[in-house]
Amino acid sequence: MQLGKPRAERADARRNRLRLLEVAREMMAEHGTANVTMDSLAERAGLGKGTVFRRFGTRAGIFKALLDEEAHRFQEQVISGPPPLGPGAGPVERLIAYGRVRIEFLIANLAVAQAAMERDIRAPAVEVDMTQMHLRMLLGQADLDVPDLDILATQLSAALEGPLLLYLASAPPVETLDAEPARRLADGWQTLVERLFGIDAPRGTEGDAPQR
Amino acid sequence: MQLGKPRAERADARRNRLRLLEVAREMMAEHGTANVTMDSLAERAGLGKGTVFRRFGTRAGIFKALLDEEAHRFQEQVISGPPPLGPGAGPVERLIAYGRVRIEFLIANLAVAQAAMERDIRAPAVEVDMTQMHLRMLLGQADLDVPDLDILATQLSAALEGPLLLYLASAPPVETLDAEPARRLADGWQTLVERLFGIDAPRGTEGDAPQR
DNA sequence: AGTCTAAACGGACTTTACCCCGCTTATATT
DNA sequence: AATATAAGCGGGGTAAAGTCCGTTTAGACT
Repeated sequence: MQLGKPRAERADARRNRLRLLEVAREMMAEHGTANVTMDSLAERAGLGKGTVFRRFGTRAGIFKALLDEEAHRFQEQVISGPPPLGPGAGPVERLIAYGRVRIEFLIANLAVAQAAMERDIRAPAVEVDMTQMHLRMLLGQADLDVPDLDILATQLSAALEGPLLLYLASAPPVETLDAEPARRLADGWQTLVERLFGIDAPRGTEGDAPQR
Repeated sequence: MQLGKPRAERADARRNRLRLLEVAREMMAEHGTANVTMDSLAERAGLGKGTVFRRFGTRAGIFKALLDEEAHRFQEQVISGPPPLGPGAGPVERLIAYGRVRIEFLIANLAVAQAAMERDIRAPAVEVDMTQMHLRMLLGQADLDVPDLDILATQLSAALEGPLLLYLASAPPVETLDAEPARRLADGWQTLVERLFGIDAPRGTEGDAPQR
């Protein structure tokens, strides 16, 4: 079948892509995601509108790209960082850790994450795939007596990301978010996972939760 | 603080609202949700575009309204129908039943549900409130040793609705969906809830699931 | 029946994402 | 260096959502 190599990104293309991301960040910093329109972005970057679309395909694509840059660091931690997030800890512990950090990450980048979903819900959206695959892997490692692990992974990833991206992100186009809902969500996630695995609330004795 | 009654809907307003919904249904039946544009809808209904927006506020609003009509029947079943969906059964049983029926409902109306979310994620979306509140209530009735029931309800409703509305609804703007994912999702939901409540899989004896 | 007013109506206007396609250019090959 | 060509570029064009505001009308009250 042999499909030839993707023929590396051309130098000008790369330059423009980076410039556009840079300018997008600037514009966001100034007036939030809302005012980053394709026209204004192109103009301010000194490029044609067509170029913007060629580079990112869609408006949401820009924010996805922005998010990916961040997500990449995070992903490295997960793959080869120290436990409990990285390998080394038990799967349940890693599940919990993953969720907590992911929630933190999403909250820190809420505006971008929202913008990355806006319009066309469909499409893998915000790195959901990554979460789903990782959960699936950890669920496989923990030996859980559940018939359909794929579905469970899907449901859990929805439980993890959904509240932030959908429910919690209501009303005004959120730009920032304080720490309390973050803690509630993270604790909720932990409880959910623990109960799923039949761990009955390590409450009281353990000095488990000053958590910050 | 007496805020006067909302001053019932005017006759012409009601007539036009119903007509628009009717026409929208027709157009959907012919070419799917995609071709229901505000302009064409208005024109075909013989009304001005302004009227359409006045009645529904936004494109998604039309589909929400369409969904509500259906959801209303469903809601009645939940509130005063026979168990296990309606009152009379235990809370865990009702949780499971609710999820199963809700999944069925969403799959049956997937295209509309998707359209009801498209653009501006924010806003309570697709009757999520109803699901969330109902789950919250049932969780309260089951005495579950969990600190934050609100969060749990949110997470569960995401786990219930999310997969359908987001992940599963990928690729081509879905118009219909076959029965298999429905069963997997429903079974997955049941398993999830059972494990949450520490019920260890009523497998084997019960004629519950030839599972394919 | 006549009057009044909040509500509804209509459609031109604005904004924005996204498409198209002729022109330009980086880069591999000779 | 010259050439070929796939990739990139630009910006005018289209479609669709959503806004505005002057005009019309239902229906309450007299």
